[in-house]
Amino acid sequence: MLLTPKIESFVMHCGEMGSRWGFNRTIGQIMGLLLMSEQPLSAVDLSETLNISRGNVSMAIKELQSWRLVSVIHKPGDRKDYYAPAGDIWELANRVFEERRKREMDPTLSLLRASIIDEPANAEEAYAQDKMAEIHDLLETITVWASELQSMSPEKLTTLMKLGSGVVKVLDFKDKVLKSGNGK
Amino acid sequence: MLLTPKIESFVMHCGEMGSRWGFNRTIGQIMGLLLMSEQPLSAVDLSETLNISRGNVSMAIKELQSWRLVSVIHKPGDRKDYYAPAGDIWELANRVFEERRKREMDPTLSLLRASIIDEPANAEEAYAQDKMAEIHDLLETITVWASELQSMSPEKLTTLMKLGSGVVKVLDFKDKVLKSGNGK
DNA sequence: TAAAAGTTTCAGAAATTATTGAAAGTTAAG
DNA sequence: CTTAACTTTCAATAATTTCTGAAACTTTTA
Repeated sequence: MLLTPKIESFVMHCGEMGSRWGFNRTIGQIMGLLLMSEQPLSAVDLSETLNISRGNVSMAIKELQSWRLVSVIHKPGDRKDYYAPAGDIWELANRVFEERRKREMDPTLSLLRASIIDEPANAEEAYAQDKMAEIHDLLETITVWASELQSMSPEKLTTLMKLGSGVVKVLDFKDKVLKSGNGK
Repeated sequence: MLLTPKIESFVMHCGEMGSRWGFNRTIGQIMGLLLMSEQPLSAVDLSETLNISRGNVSMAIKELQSWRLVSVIHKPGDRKDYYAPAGDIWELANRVFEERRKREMDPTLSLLRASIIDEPANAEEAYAQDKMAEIHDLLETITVWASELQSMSPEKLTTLMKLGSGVVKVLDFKDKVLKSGNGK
C-alpha cells in the first residue's frame, strides 16, 4: 500500500511524536495510519506499508488495545484480523487523557497518600510532608475535575470549552442574581 | 546530606516517573529533592545526595531552567549557585502543563494546518484531510481553552475546578434566567 | 594577573528501550 | 486429524537515550 506524500508525512510525524505522547515510534505510526485510512487494515498491511516487522506490529497493536484506541474487525470469509480506530477522534482523545492520567498521576497520588499518613520524624520531614500534602491536594483536585469533565457529554464539554475564560462571568452572574434574590 | 526514608522514597519516585512526565530520571530526582528541601541546594549538594555526576547535574539544571521550574539563588559571601523551585506548587504545575502543551501539541498543530491547506490529490487523500481537519480542530479547541484557563487567577480556577461538572447546572441556570427575563 | 572556586561542555561508556525474526502457538477448514 | 493461514512470543540485536568524568571555560578574590 502506497501513501501520498501528505499522508506519509502525517504518519511519520505521529511516529516522531510517539514517545512524547506516551508510547513509541511504531505505535505512533500505526495509530496515525489507522486514523488516515478509510478501510480497516490488516497486520500485514501495516507491516508492509510502514516497513515494520510482523512481530513488532503485533506488539504495537496489543499496546494500542490496552489503551483502548483500536478495535479488531473481521470480514466475512476472511480469517485475517483487521484494525480500525476504536471510536471518533473525540473518544480517542478522551481515552488518551484518561490512560495518561492513570499512568502519570495515580501512582504518585498513592505514594503521597502513604507518605503523608504517619507522623514526621523531625522538622525537616515535617516540611517535606507539608509539601507532599500540597502536591497531593493539587493532583487530586485535577484528577477529580478531569474525571468529571470526561463524564460530561461532548456537547456540554464543547460549550464549556468554547466559553473559555468567559465562564468566570457566568459564575459572577450567578452569585449576583442569588445575592440580589435573597436580599443578602 | 542524608535523606529520611520517606523523603528518599519520594525523590526516587520522582526519578522513576521522570520520563513519563516528559523529562528523565536525573531531572525528576533533582526536582523532587528541591521540592522537599526548605533550603536552596547547591549543585554539589545535589550531586552528592543523589549520587549523580557533577556534569549530569549541570545539564539537568539547565533543562529544568528551560522548563522554568527552578531558579538560582545567591547567598551573600558565597560564590556557589543555589537552586530552589521557581514558585509554588501551583505555578510549577502550570509551567509543566504549558511546556508540555508546547512540546506535545504545537508541532502537530503546525503540521496539520500545513497539510489541510491544499487540495486533495485524490479521494483517499480527501478522506485523510477530513480526518486531519477534525484532529486539528480538537487540538486547537483544547489549546485555546487550556491557555485561557491558565490565564485565570488560581482562586477562580480552584472555584471552577471544585465546582466540577456542577458547572453545567450554572450554565443551565444562566440560560433559564435570561430566557425568563426577556420573555423568550 | 594568578590562583582558586566554581560551572559547563562533550566524547565515549553504560543503561535503557525498541525492533527483528525465527519458533511456538492458535484457529478454522477440509 | 492434518494442514494451511494467520498470530503471538521472546531471545538476540540494534538504536536511542542517559550519564560520567576529564578538560575547558568563567568569575571572583587577593
